Amino acid sequence: MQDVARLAGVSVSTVSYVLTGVRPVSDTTRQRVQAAMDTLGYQRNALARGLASRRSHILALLFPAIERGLSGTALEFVTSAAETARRHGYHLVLWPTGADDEAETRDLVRQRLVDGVVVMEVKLHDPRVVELQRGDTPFTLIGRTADPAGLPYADIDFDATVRDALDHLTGLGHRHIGLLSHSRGSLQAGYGPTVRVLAAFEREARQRGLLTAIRHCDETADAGRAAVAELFAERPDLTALVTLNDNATFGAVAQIVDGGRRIPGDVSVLSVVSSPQVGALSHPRLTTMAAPGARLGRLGVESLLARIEGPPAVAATGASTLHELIPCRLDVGATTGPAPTTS
Amino acid sequence: MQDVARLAGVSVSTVSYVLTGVRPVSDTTRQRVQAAMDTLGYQRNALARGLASRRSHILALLFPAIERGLSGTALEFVTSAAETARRHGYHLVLWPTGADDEAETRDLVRQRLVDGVVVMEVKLHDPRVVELQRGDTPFTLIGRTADPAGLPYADIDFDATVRDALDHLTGLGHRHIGLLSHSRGSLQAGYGPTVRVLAAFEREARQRGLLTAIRHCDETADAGRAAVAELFAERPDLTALVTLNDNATFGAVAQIVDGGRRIPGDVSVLSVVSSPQVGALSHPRLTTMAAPGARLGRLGVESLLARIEGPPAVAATGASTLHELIPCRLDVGATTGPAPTTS
DNA sequence: TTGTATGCGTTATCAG
DNA sequence: CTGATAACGCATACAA
Repeated sequence: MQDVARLAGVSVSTVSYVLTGVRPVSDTTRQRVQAAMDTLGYQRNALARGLASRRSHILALLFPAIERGLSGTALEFVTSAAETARRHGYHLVLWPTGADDEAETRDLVRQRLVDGVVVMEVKLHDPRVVELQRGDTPFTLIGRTADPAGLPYADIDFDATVRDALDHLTGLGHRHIGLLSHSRGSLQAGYGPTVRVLAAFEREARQRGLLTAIRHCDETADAGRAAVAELFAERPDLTALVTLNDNATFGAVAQIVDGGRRIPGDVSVLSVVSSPQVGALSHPRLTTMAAPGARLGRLGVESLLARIEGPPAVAATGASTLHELIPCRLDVGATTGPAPTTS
Repeated sequence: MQDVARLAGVSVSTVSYVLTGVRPVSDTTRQRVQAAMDTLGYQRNALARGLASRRSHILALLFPAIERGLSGTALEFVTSAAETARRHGYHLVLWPTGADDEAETRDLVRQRLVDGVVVMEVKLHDPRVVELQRGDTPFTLIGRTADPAGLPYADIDFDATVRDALDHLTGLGHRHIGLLSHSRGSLQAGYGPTVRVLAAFEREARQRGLLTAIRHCDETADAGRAAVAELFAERPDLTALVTLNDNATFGAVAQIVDGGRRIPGDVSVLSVVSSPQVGALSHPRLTTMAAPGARLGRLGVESLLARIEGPPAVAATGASTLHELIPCRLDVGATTGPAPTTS
């Protein structure tokens, strides 16, 4: 910066001010400074800037390492978050949290390296969120805790998603509908999608008077096969299956076919919180409801930036706190069709 | 840090020295300082530390945004890289590079925010690499340029992978083998996997006197179907297919079956640079060769750290420059079997 | 073995 | 509209 100042014949503070723009600078000097910066290829030192301004322009993305192997939509989310951050002049650091989520979260914010935190894969009772609430670092959740009233979050609208899914199926005449969900472990761990889809499914099915059967299973095709076998053993009259588990879905489809049932002639399959790309891997192409990964990534980062850069009042009062619920979008493939006439 | 020093009854520099360990501190004072840090929950300010020491403890991960939609192994790679960095006390910032790779790379290193750069999805002639060579920021490549002699890289050993793939197939008696690759565009863009697998396949096939047919296609199941149809139109006597394109592979399998051929009775399918997890989505389960995503992530970061923290001689001479090639690992599924006897 | 003092490259306050 | 200059929080050379 000194070099730039010298070359432009001004003081360092003037250079700083043309960069920050917080105080008026005459056009002529501004141009001289700009020219000097261009010829020198000058870029502000990010560390010094952060130290002096108490703003690092770095955000952290907290995500649980390894568990459930992070799906494809997770990658879409991460990419979208990184791009959004960058578009606003911010960096995004990836912060895998392991077993001891709480301590790791605390250490992260105390380093004062990041201006804000985006928390992925939030659980109903998430120690990371508890820890963040204690500190003064702004954060937003992707997903929600059990009681997210005062917290800014963006999440999938599981209620609407399940409603839309059942609308699609009942519209085709189905009345006996199964649910193939994530593992029972994820349910007990308070993993949002598992818990909320289950609750919504049970509620909606009751309201509509549907007959249902529910199975939880691990994230593998083999587990999906086994679960579906049990499902049809329990309720052979199922004509449709809603799945919440990409890997298991493929096993489920195979098992249904192997069991002598035709898709969608005898059984319809609808994979929710998935994506058309994944659906296209199946043959026939799966009917899916796409998780809004990219949209959540963008929303999460933008609302976080609003809290960081907005007037202090916003951060303090929590006014305009983001509460965004986005449903999955239905993409009708070839695995859902009219219910068989039971005549 | 002042608070810690006051509480421990020492000077700030002493606190700093117990943290850095670059000069001996008596056991008693060290313990007093430790105790003070514990009770205060002290963590060093990352920005100040970086500014003073000229070391940010931050690495950048350069990856091309959106193109090819980043596969599942890419996520495995990113996660592994982030975890490795963290285990060594480093942060990893995600840096999506768009159209203007070169300028973005230059701006990044000039900010002096990062101590080193990991470059993903390196192309044969990669402007990002050219730019990095001009600067003095250490970097490692995941993938390689056309002439990577002096550059540190970790990459898939495509030669060995293709060799192992053909060994597996010829061992089963196959002599007529097709290749379903990435898009022609990726070939022209100099995308490493596309270029190197193609070269290895042609060379190995010639050496073994195999009859081949080759198709490039986009990363969709539909494109895979179309390409396979052409493949068999051109050479109906194919008994095996090597695929380098996860999405297209699923279309390929469907097309083969629809075409009245049985897998693996009539045609064997082997998906390379893939993963058993993806293979398990297919029914019957695909024989795959797994890309070493996690291993590459770890290697890339660790070799970068060696250059950053190692003696200056290492960085200067390029001694012990990483040149690591890792083959994909064969996982035999149910889509490869003995070649049909042509009697 | 420990303390003092300077500098890292900006931002921001205080003058002019 | 512009220029000095004191923080920012730590690392490190220099003293003791």
